[in-house]
Parts: sequence; C-alpha cells; structure tokens
Amino acid sequence: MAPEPKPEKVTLKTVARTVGVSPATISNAYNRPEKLSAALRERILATARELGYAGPDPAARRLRRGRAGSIGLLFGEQLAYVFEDPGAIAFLRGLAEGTARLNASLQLIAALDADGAEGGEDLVANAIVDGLVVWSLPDRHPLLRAARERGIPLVTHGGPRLDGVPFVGIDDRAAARAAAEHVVGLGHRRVAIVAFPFGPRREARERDPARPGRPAYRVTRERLAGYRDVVGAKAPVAEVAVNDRAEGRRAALALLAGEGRRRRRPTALLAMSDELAFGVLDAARELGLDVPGDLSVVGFDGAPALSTVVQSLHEQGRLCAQRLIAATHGRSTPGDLAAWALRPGPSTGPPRP
Amino acid sequence: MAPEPKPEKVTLKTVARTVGVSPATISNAYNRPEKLSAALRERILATARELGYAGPDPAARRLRRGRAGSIGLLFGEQLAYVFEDPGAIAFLRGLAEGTARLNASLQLIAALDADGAEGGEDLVANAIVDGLVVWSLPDRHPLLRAARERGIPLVTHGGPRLDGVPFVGIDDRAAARAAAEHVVGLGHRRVAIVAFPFGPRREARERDPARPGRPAYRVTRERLAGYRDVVGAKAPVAEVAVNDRAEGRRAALALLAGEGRRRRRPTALLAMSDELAFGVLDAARELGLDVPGDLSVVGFDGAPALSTVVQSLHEQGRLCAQRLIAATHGRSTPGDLAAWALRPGPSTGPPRP
DNA sequence: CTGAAAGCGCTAACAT
DNA sequence: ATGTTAGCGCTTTCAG
Repeated sequence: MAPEPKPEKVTLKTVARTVGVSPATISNAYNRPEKLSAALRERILATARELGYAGPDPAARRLRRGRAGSIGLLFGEQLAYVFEDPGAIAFLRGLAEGTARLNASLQLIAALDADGAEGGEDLVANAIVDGLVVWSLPDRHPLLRAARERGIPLVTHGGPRLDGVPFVGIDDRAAARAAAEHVVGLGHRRVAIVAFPFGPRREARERDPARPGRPAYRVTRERLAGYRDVVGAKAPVAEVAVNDRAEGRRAALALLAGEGRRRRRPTALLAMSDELAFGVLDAARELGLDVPGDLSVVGFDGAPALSTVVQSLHEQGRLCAQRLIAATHGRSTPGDLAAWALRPGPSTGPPRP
Repeated sequence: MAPEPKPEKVTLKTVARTVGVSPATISNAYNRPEKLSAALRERILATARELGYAGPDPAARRLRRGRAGSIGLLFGEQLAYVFEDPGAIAFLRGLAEGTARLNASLQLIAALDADGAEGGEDLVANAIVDGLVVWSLPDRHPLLRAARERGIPLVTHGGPRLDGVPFVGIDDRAAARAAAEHVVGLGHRRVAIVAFPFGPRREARERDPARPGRPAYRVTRERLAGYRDVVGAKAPVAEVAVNDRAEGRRAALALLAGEGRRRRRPTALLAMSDELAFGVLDAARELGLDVPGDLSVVGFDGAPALSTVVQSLHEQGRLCAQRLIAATHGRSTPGDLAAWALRPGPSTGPPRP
C-alpha cells in the first residue's frame, strides 16, 4: 500500500498532522533537539523524509526570527566586473573570510545588469540581508539612497563617507601625497597623473588641469587632491574609462606621446592603481622608454616590482565584514582608517639630467 | 510641533494607520502604482519617508510571493578560494552575467568556514534562494544531500552527475583522451599525469598506478580515465593538494626529479588544468629542461601559450544560470554537454630521440 | 479606486 | 515532554 501522492505543498504543518503532534514539536525537532525525546524526533524526521518535506522554509524562518544570516555587497558596476579587478577580488576574498567567520553567506548585488543598464534599486530593496557593504560608489548614487532606505546596517568601502555609516579605507589623500613626494624628492619636475574614472559615466579622456572637475568617487577625488598637493594643479591628468591595464597603457600613451602642444614629456607618472601602472609600463616599453631611466612610475595598492602605495584590500574586506556584523548586533567598532605605506621599488629613480 | 518619536518598529501597517488608509493601499503604492491615484500615492510615500518606513520587508514579501529573486552558488571549499582560482573566477563571471540577466542576485555559499571547518549545511538549509548551482563537489558530499533536501532546482557544474539534476560541463574523458593522444601522436612513450585532488581530503602525493583509488570528484575521475585510456594504466600519477601553480610545480618536480627507482624521466606531462601546467613549466625551468625539447606539457582550460584543452568556463557559468532559471520557472533545457577542443601550442613537440 | 480578510510557513511564549 | 496561541510583515483575492 504505497502512500498516495499528495499534490499539495508539504509544510511543517503537514508533517505535524501526519505524525499526529503539534507544529511546535516539529519545529523543535529541527531547532531544539533537546526539547523532545530522541525517539519522537527520529519519527518526525523519518516522516518528514517520507513526505518529502524540505525542512523549515528559510524565508518564513527569517520572517519569524528577524535575522537573514547573510550580508550583501553592493557594487556599482556589472557584477562580472568584480571578477576582473584584482583589487576587487582581494577585497572580496577578505570580505568572504569575514563573512564565513560569522557563518553567514555573501550576496552580490550589482547596480548594472548584464547589458549595462541601471536597475539595481529593486535588487537592493529586495535583498534579504542583515546588512550591506558598499564598494566604492560615487557620491549620491541612486543605489546609495536605496541602501540607506533599507534601514539596515551599512558599511562603505572606499567611498563615499556617509554620516553615521562606518567607513573602511585609507587616507587616500595622504597616501597619494606620499607617492608624489617620492618622485618629486627624486628630482622629477614634470609629473603627470593617470586617474581613475571621475564618475560613473565612463570615458577615457584628458582632463584640462585648469578645469578638471570634481570626481564623484571619493577615492579618485582624494588621490587626485593628494597628487596635486605636491605636484601642483597644472599637472596633466588623463582619466581612464576602466581600471585595467589596457586603459593604463592608453592613458600613458596619450600623456607621453601627447599632441605637439605639450611642452615636454613628463618624466614621472602617478597611477591610481597598480593595474594602471602596469599599463603605463606597457606604454613605456612600446615607446622605447627606459623605466626608471626615462620614466618613473608609481602605482597604488602594493603590487610587487613596482614603486607603489601598499595597502591591504584583503584586510579591509575582512574589516568590512567585521564592522558590518558588529553593527548588525548593535555594536559599533572603532572607526580608524586602515594602514598604508609607500614602498619605493624598481619603477622609480631620479630623472635623467 | 515635531512628530513625536515612535520607538516601535515601523511597518506597512503603521503607515496605513498614519495615512488613514488600509494596508492594501500602502502595498499597492509600492507595487502597483496604477492602482491608486497619483496624489494618494505621493501622500503615502511622503508619510512613509517621514515615518522612516524602510519599504516592504523583503522576507515577508518573499514569504507571501514565493520567489526569492536570488540564486546560490554552492562551493566545496572556503569561500575565499573562489577568488583565487582563475577557472572559478571565469565561471563566476559567467554565472553573474546570467544571473544579472534575470535581475536576480547571486549568493555565495561555502562548505568550509574561514578556519576550514565544515559547516555549510546550515548555510544551505537557511539560504533564501530560488535555486542552487553546485560547483564541483565530490560524489556524496554532505552538502549535496543538504542541497537536494531543499527541494529547489539544482544544477551541478563539473560534477557529480545526479539523477534528475541538470548538469553543465564537458565530456572530460574524451577531452583528456584527446590531450593524451596529442602527445602520444607526437611520439611520446613516457607520459605522466599531474592530477587534481582525488577527494576533499587534500594532500599532495604520488599515486601508486597499480592502486590509484577512485577519485571522488567526477572531473578528476573522468580526466584521469581519459588520460589512461591512451597512455595506459601504469603511467605515473602525482596528485596535487590544491589546483594552483605552486602545487603544479611541486608535483612536476616529484615526477621529473623523482626517486632513483623510476626507470626514466617522463618526456611529457599531462596536467588537469592550465594552472598546474604553468607550475610544470616552472619546474622544467628550474631543472633546466627545455620545453618542448626535453618535456612536452599539455594543460587544460584554454590558456594561451600552452598546448591545452580549450573550454569556456565563462560560457558554462552563463549556461548554469540559464538552466537554473529555466528550472525555477518549471521549464527544462536541453542537456547537451558544452564544447571543448584540443589546441596544440608551443608547449608540446616530438620527444628528443 | 479602496477596504476587509485570509493566510504565506514558521517560531516563541506560555500553558499543560 | 508536548500543545495552544499568537503573531512576524506582507500581498491578494474579493467586495464595495
């Protein structure tokens, strides 16, 4: 006599009815084994299996208990991009570690869909998470509003800095200043800048130093300001469309091979990331420029084989998870900035006389 | 007269009461603007803002509606590892694209916590997702049971192949066979294998060809079988602990520099991934072996500059998302295996006479 | 165009 | 050791 198939959905109640106990007991069988006899528990679990009961529904449980057991990472690009940027990957690795430490899972939420169309607001509004980490969004990005409206704990990484929202990152301006001081200290007088995108509308272009505009990304803004604190406001600036090696090369080519009107070629380039710096190196090679003989290059993030600003994005990822989780529990954490250090390397030297 | 602070939680009901309409109308304001007058809607939204209402609670909504708008990726390692393996990254990138296309978000669920302790079962049981993609788990891994018990759509990638569960991957055995035939066709007779871990208990070791054991990972098993179909069952096999370059080097060193009792050095090495193959190249360099003069190397996955089996993990990631999403909607998709091709490259050549 | 009522599936007090 | 009860916060027929 096979049990006749029940087409309706099997819930905890179904199991309760079948076993002949109350729903609460079934719930206890799953959540508090010590609250019932081992024998009954066995019987319940067996029946559940027979019935094809999938276990307590996570959404219902979450509604009842109030915690999702998951945090989200908000990302201003297409989701896929997160897997293309080494910096983002290092950060995610750290975030993942921190998340795992809390036995939570990590949800990835992207602002742009696969076709590059905006649309993350719904995703943000519907994400079932206990808190959100924001990965470098431009000031007043719509997603930010959506995120704040959720009324759940937030942490921003890189930017923007929001009132009452823990921030993780370094003092980018000071770090950029150190990078610039390094090359100026070596004797360089013609220094140019390879900058991150200023805003979400990505476009490779040279900025008029006289009217560079205000970058909407905090990181871009601070690093730019730091460089200029040292090299002056008339230093050439090339903005890239994307933080990758190819764009670094392109920007460097523009800066180095530049149109005739530029007085003389820069002897040093300050890049806002190591990726970009590697692109600069590619360009130098193509132009037959010796590094550091003809051109000094400073990167940012800590890649080996480069003069660069060392920071640990990995560590910062962990920190984000930690602070967010603390906030989830209603605790707050010290809001110190993360550490950085300038590390001179083989890509910088004195300019040729 | 400032509105007095309400310490209790603001819900849709609170807003309804404040505005003086029914909860249904508030719900409509958020979900079906066309169902009420623009004026009323405005008033509702404004009041909600004043009250600090965060919008409809996603968990409650999900409970009511039945869809989570999110899919999960199940991962048998520590979460961080996903960001270290280029193959995994390519796959994730594809998966992310596919997910975005559905306007869903992606949840990452790891079997091992940050300390390497097992514990993903709870995460699987509690994940609020519409479906799960399994990234290469060993046969009968506990997480697999947990995943199946959820009773939501599943797709496995790489393995294992489960009854009634869509599978995405290639014919690894045939592909491995092609790789082996390539070197044998070039004249190699002493061929050794650099193999993925056989099971979740990771340990670098040489396998006794006579009693190699049965790999618990389908991919390992199939590729191994494919290689052996061609080079014979007595070919030396070195198992790595982790799929990375350093381990590839280590395994190659063991195989090439091997203890005195081995008759003669292999002239060709078959590696189960490009990462491992690059490690083999490192080892060859250290031993002063010319590639392909002294040693031929075949990788797996399609890296340039290598003789390798080309496949698109990226494409397979997209496919997983697509199939899972189809399953979520109750549709099924054709279950063809993905494409692969052997691409001879500069890392293989005829053996020196 | 708006309201009333009935749950979605579960858990936590509080009984017994 | 088990049962009763009362929601968690929302959406959705179905009436008006």
